[in-house]
Amino acid sequence: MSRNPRPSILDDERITSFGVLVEATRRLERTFARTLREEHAMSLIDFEALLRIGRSPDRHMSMSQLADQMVLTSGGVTRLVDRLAGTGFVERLQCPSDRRVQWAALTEAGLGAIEQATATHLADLEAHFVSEMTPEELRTVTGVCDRLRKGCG
Amino acid sequence: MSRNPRPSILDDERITSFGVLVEATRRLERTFARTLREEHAMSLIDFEALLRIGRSPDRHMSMSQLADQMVLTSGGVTRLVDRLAGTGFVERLQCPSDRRVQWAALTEAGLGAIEQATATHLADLEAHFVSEMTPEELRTVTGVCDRLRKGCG
DNA sequence: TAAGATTGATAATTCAATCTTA
DNA sequence: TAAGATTGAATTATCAATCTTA
Repeated sequence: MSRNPRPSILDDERITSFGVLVEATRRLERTFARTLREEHAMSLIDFEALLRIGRSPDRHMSMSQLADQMVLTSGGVTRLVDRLAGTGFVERLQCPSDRRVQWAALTEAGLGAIEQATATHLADLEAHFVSEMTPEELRTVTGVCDRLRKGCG
Repeated sequence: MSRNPRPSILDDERITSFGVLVEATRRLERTFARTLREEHAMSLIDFEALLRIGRSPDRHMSMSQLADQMVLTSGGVTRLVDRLAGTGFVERLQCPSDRRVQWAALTEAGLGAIEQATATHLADLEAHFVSEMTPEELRTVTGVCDRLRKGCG
């Protein structure tokens, strides 16, 4: 057998690093999605949207803001909010100062649902995310990712 | 205005940390996808699949292995390989030792395509990923993500 | 003109069921 | 029985075009 296979551009370690980041994120999302679906009959995307709306001032935000935070297209968010409105967890409100803008606002039912689901999700985060690293590593990862999300446009 | 709004479970910093990780990954993927689509008429998922096959011994792997590495279902990979076979970049081969197993094998055309696209992708990785952190931070992020992907099932 | 939101057409994925081979 | 792969039905996203308001 060959001890020195031809080196290939495909084996660059920067590709490996990014690949590991992507794979870790996908596996965590798959794990968290399964938990939320089984215990709260809620998809991870719906959960994330409710959470982001619930963390906003006055528990509402514009469709555009939600699209930006979730890294979705405007069309994607229109349908996401359609679904959430269908469950009664979100309602659309007109922005009083700009009639082009629609707000996605959390309802009381939505707030209750997201608070319950979040308790479950925190247990998952502790078990599969936080417990895998030291506090120092968590600070580093969070800081780096904060820079990454701002550095790509 | 209130200086002490009621603390909410929604504001837990572990949720923020994971949210930043997810957002960074999605934004990078969106950026890299745009480049590959514009410069190589190739989707990021197709690129990733070709890359993973091309990095495997003998440039082939089973459908199951590919599904596991890409965090896709078996059905998802069946159709992904359908698409890649349609472009001529991949061909299906029977595994000689187990007739249940199909290999997805890179063709010569596929190898050429992925090597060209990878050169472009490396420039993107350097500009938006590697350059945003120190070598020490990159080691930490990669090491942590390597643990994360193994620690969630 | 541009920004925000929506819609129709299309693409890609999951889930559950099925088929083949071990 | 179980593992690997495929398929039909349903879901969810994108893209490009359109509509409304600034």
